[in-house]
Amino acid sequence: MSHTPTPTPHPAGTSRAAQKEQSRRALLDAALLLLDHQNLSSLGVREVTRAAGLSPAGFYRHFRDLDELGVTLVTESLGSLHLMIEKVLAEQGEPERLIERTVAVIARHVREHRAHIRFLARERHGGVQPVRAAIAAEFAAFTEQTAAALSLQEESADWSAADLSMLAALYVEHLVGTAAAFLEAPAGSRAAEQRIAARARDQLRLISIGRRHWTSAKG
Amino acid sequence: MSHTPTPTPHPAGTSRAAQKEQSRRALLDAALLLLDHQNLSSLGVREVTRAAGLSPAGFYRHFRDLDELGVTLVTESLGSLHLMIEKVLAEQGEPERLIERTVAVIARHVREHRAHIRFLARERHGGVQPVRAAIAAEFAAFTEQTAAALSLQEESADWSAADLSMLAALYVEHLVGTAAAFLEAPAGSRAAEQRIAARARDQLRLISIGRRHWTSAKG
DNA sequence: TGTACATCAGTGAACGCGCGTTCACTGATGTAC
DNA sequence: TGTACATCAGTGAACGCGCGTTCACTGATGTAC
Repeated sequence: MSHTPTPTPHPAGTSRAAQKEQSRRALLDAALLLLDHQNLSSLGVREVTRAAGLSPAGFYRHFRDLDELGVTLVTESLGSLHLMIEKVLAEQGEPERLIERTVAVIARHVREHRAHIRFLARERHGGVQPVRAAIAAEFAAFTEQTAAALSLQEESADWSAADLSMLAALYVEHLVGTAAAFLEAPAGSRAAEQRIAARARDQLRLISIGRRHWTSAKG
Repeated sequence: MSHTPTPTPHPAGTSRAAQKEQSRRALLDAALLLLDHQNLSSLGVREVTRAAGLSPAGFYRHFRDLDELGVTLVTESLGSLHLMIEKVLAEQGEPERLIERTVAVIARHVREHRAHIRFLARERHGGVQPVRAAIAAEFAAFTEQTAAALSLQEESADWSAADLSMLAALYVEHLVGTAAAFLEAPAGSRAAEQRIAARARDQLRLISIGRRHWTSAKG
């Protein structure tokens, strides 16, 4: 509203590098916010700078173009998801307790990193091919990581590598589907969240039962 | 390339209604083709009419705006998917044969209706809220339809409605995930297709085993 | 500590461009007699 | 069958608009002495 003839865009006292980083984050955060309601390919430079409080030209001090900003968001989102998966895989205890913790971790992650998860859900199948490929590659890595974790459990003693990978893929896909379901739940509806969580737990229980009987049923 | 001073846009002999329908289909087909590489919200009126061989203004003889065309595509795509699910549910026979047929039907459907499936995969999480809601509602209906089909099988004799619904949701989600995997397979690579199919069958087998032991493990 | 110069994040104006949409029109198709 | 009129799918030109990107600039921050 007020026009400042002498531009003082950043609080004095901070270093130039810190000021630049602050603007960069403002751009990334503004983009993530906008991407709650639209997809990367319909995002505009002017739109992002407007939301971040920069002039359009300022954008180019930080990114070559929107694709470069997109790559950064993909990397950050996958990184945050990776932390979540590591948290899930680190859980210890009896199966039932493990299932409860897994679903709780997913629910919490979606609540706390909603923008990242929404972005990944959107771009996983909705994005341009390079973005889709980057996400698919990371999901494949998650699957192999999960398979490695499963192979350490005694229930998997006589499982082949292929079967472990198959099971890990089922788990990862279920995790992703559950996260997406939490995402679509009416914002803040604990009732809806609990319905989704209960169903996800039952599905994990059923898969666990299948797992327990897999080798005997197969052999 | 050649400029026709006297416009004869349609082959003579067809009725006016048929000519109009032909243009409408050209618009829808052109849009679906373009949507293989981009999403609905970044599609343009001029882009679609250009690809369909109409003038930009011609678009408005058929649709109020692109959203209206989008609704039509959602309806058509879901309709085609519905036919596939009915084909899957209509399969009869022993479990192993059923699993094979299910995966084969999915693979075939993706091959023959790639544009529809790609569109749904894109818009399911990538679209604007009304489109997402429409797809989610239809998927919920598929789940209930699947639950109803499952309830008729003798294996489900002592299953509660909630458990049937939970299992049906797992099946539908797996079906959707499998279709998406086929979609991302390198175009025409039979080897990749067969790897995906083999994994999907194993996952269905594991779920089947879990299903068989569900009530006894639970009770 | 003070001074002179270098750096560079951010600016405002300008550009050319393709967009969605409207409009009055044209001429083939359809209909009434 | 022939004729006069109505319908309406499709057109080409025009509009105003917001876009991405460039440019020479400004002035606070950083550095050398």
